[in-house]
Amino acid sequence: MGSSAPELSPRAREIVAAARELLDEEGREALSMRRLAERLGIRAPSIYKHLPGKEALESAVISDGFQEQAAAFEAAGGSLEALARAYRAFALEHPHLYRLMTEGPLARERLAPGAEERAAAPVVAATGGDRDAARALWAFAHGMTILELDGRFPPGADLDAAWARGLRAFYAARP
Amino acid sequence: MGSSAPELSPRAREIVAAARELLDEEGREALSMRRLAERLGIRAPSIYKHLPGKEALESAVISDGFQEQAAAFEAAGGSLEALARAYRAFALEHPHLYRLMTEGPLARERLAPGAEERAAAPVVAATGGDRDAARALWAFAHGMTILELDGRFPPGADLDAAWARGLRAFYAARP
DNA sequence: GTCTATACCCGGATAGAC
DNA sequence: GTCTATCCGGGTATAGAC
Repeated sequence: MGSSAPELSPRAREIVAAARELLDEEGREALSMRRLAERLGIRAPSIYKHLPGKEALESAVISDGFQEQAAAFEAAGGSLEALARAYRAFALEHPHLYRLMTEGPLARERLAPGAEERAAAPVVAATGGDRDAARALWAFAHGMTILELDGRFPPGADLDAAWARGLRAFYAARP
Repeated sequence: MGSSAPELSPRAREIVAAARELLDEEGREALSMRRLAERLGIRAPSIYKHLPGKEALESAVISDGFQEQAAAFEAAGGSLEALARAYRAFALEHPHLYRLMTEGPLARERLAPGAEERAAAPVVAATGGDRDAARALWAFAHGMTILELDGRFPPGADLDAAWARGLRAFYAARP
């Protein structure tokens, strides 16, 4: 039984918004309860009156991130190229958020219901409902994105070309 | 100029080996200087007489990991399927090591020279030297692997089928 | 209901004694 | 080569002031 995410009070929403700003501006390591409290003008333990702990805080930020990502996907249109461009652009615009959303296990019980599914739906749609293809495509897109964010590709690598090569592969192998 | 990785003393190699065991058995969070020292029967500060810090320790473990991975790839033969199977198998056998090797930026200056390149070479070879294809294939393989390790796919997902679907895509799109 | 101070345990790391 | 003592920063539980 997942005791799914409780509603957030207005004050909690303010705290989550501040956490998102802190994350965007200074990265995941800067997102500590003490630094967040400092930004809010309060002390760290006070945050626990509004949110049960750091995991709940992160889950709230992640839920918001999925909603944003879903909106970006939906605005991009249904083509494979447009979706891929939107995927990469979202991650490059919010690299710290993208990492928080994708690194490590996901505490699904704590997420806003439906947020993850809404972000995933356009990927499934782009593969014509083929779930194996959707998973492979998602893996390709995430791999390209996280390796780029982490600086894993060689300095001169033409990532546009690698993206195109991968997408071409998925087109060509359509049943 | 990267002050490339210094030679490790025999005692340092013992410490690195213990770190690898600790990582394999209990995961990345358990790999602390104190826990490692405990396993070695000494105090944490003593480790700093042999290795300059935790980053150097991790880099040494990662270098060993690349060598092991390269050996596994070379033993698998040159086909795309065999390489993919070896890639996935290595990660599933050593999930904590795989995460350490692939998550976040890589301190290349600290790595054993050539270790990363040796592990990458079979992937390039499998795509006939096409570097764009090699990068796309690597991204696909890493994406599939890390999403599986992190439990991101739905419970019933047929990952063998998704792997096959992705690999088929790369075959079909060969120029 | 909101925030505070205090305290505990964990982590990496350093200085200096033996 | 190893120790002890110590510092700083993290998450967080508790108790209490307003």
